[in-house]
Amino acid sequence: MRVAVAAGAGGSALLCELREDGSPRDGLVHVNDLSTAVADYELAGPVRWVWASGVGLYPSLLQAGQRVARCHDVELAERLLLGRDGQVGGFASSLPPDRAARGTAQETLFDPADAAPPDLTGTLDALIAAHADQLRRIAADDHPARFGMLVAAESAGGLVAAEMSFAGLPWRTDVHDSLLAGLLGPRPPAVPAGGRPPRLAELAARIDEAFGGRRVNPDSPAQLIRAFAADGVRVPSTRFSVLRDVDHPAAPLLIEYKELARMHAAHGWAWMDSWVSGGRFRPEYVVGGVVSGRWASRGGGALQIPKVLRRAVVADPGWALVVADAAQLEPRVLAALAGDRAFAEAAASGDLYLALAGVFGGDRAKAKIALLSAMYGGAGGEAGQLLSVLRQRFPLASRYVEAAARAGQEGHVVRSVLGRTCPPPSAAWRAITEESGDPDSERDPGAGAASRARGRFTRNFVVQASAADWALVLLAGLRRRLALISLPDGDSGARLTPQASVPPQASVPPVAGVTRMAGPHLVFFQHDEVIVHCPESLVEPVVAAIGEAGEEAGRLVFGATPVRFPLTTAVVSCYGDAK
DNA sequence: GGTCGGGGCGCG
DNA sequence: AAAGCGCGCCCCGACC
Repeated sequence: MRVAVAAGAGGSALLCELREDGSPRDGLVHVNDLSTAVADYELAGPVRWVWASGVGLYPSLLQAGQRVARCHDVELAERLLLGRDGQVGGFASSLPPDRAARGTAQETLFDPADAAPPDLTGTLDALIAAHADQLRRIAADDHPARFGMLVAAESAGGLVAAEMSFAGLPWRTDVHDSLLAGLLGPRPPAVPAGGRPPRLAELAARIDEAFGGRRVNPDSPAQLIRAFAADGVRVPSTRFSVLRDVDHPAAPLLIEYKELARMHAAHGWAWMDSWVSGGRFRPEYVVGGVVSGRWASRGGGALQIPKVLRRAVVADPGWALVVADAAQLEPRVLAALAGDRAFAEAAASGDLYLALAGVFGGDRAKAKIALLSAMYGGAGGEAGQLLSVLRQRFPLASRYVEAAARAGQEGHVVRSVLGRTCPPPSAAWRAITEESGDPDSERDPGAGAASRARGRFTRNFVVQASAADWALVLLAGLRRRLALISLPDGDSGARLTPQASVPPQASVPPVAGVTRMAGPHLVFFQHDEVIVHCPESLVEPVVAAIGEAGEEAGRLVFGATPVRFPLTTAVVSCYGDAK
């Protein structure tokens, strides 16, 4: 059953049960406490909540201790549908936003006395109409089952994202601090604006010396290029790959400085102060934030955490981290997409590149370069030669990516396996690449480059976006399975319990208002990798759930294929020990 | 005073 | 060894 919900003020809401086609079954029901109503429905039987936006509504439910099993997220679905139908831009919502949640600050700023009563009935009616319309548009797709699965998976992704933000990634600030101190020297008592920690200040001074006493800001590429030039060294840029080959005493110092400065600026003590609280790193995930369907994040750079900082991700006492990684996901996705039999059979093995090494004179590294070049559009170095080998031995796989590239170059859109569509070319791109009707006017000199760049984009899109489809279905299936794993006390499900009911924890002092999950739950997702935080006693069923979810995702997304999508799982107490 | 593009680099 | 794809965030410096 589907139930449409529009949240009102103070935890109240308006609900309406829907028929399968999305039309309202009976009248609207007003409830004073949405979380109680949700709990009743969830216990009564399978229900899919239909809401305007999970980002707006779900966090307040989680805060109230209530999770849901399934939803249809109208905002996320609309973006998929608009993309499919070639609309540019995001969801120009005709729906009034839900009153609840969208930041508590907003609500407290509101004075109920002088605010007009929200037209909740109108909001719910509009939501119901929008949802029914989406069901019709999904049914009208060339592949309605697949596109429907994409909408369901995207919606489930919205639930996972909110739950992961709520639960947070276990983060030991003491470990983080000692890592930083080891690299940068002890934390300065109060960092003045522009001030540097000891190790960085020392390096900056030595860089000045290396330039003969000239004062140079090592954070300024322009100043550095001028300083090198003054010493007779011409460098095109100051990136690592250039500095590595520069013969000047400042070069090695700069390489060291840049590495440490980045750690300090992007993931240093200020980052810790802003993003870690109560022993948890709580980023905001943006579902579908990348055109390919990958997630993006807002704040804290959650998807770019440096590998060295994984030491700070430590399970709570008595708990474990189960880290699972889809091995060589993208080439496997290409194998399944293209239906290239020889290629797919190679992808049935554990190490895809090794299985293909024989084709490239027994060299695994060459097999890897060939495949990455095929998926990314690279042609430099020996890639060209390896690609022609690939083309001979696996013509279907080669043709698949080349057809995608051609479509992009010609200005068409391409779709992932479940039907996520890439953006159409911009007006600027069309203007550059368009053949002019006037025979006297020259074609834009950048036309070829722009066309090829878009070809590389669409070539990569079909693979990256289909991999994202698979990962999203995996995530949804894993979330569902984790909720069914029984807790030792007989409870089931990833429940939310107040901090007070959890035994005191040495590493994570109780914090007022902080809640902890009681069962296995997802705490991290990064494109092809997930982390589950679970009680040590439940490691076994969690590992099994991950395997089953991976199996199921391959079957649901790609149907019958010999291609396997193996997940390597590591059970660790510290993320730094995985892999 | 703020905004914005580029350089650079972290992740997949 | 490097490059081909997708992002977010930092700093700088030009600009309004």
